[in-house]
Amino acid sequence: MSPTIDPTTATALRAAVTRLYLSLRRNSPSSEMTAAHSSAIGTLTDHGPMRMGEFAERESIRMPSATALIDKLVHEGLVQRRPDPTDRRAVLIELTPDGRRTVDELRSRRDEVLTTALERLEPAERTTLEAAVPALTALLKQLENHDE
Amino acid sequence: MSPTIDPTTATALRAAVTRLYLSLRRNSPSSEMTAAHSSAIGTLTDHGPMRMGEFAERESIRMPSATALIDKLVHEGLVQRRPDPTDRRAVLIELTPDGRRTVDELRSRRDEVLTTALERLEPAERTTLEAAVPALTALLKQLENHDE
DNA sequence: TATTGTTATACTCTATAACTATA
DNA sequence: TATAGTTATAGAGTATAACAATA
Repeated sequence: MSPTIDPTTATALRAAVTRLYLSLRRNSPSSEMTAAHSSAIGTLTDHGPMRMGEFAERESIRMPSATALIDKLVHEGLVQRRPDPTDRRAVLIELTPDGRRTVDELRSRRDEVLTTALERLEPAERTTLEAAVPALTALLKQLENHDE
Repeated sequence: MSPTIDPTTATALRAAVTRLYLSLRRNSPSSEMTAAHSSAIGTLTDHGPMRMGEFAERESIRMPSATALIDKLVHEGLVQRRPDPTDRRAVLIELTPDGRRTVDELRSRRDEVLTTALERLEPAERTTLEAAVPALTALLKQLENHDE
């Protein structure tokens, strides 16, 4: 009844997650959109208008990198800056309607690939995966506590 | 009994895998080693001496990028080139003893973080995750068939 | 001719350091 | 002074195009 983990589980789980992630990225027809760009507009979708500093932190990049990245997205018409009414040093960045549309398309295309793959599994495997999602989320939470 | 998938499963699974992967990367003390470098020596460990072209394909990069990457690892003493005895145009690349040692250290440190996180889960969650590994692998296989 | 690998060059994403404007 | 953001500049990792050596 010890909490000891078979090290093989950690190794196998890491390998599976890593390869799944890379494969999902490869299979995501996010053509005409780099990884940094699609991650950025995804973050802006999920966490609403935010300041440049918060955006940089969420994307795990530095402010100058964030400025440059946002500049490009603004140039593509997907993102807009506006002044923060509470602090004239700051800017708020947010998606344009075009940006929102792009995120929606991107996500539905990605999930399509994954849904097709899920449909090709054995029913028992699908059930196992559905059951695993909360456990994966719990594991993630443990890892992120360790971040701090 | 239809094979229809709740689209929420695909979305939730993708989110979980993506965030887990990113978190694992952040928590991997692969300091003094870039992601490209550690991936490269991992591939060389798992699939033995190989030609430059095979290496490029496994890493999903082009040959000139592979040449540059291997050049750096050779310079760091982790990898060595030798002529392919069966084809004088080709080279075989392989880990040096130093490279093998580096991979071993890297992997054990990475798994340490994940093992600790797993130990902090509820026993039922751990069991669920252990059970999910084969299903994740099966899912990966489906995705990779779709690659072709 | 076709294939394996390298060299030359350029683009994207990231960083640190120095600067501007505002708090 | 301290903070929010930008500009200047550099390094890592990738690509395409053109080349050399060998099959």
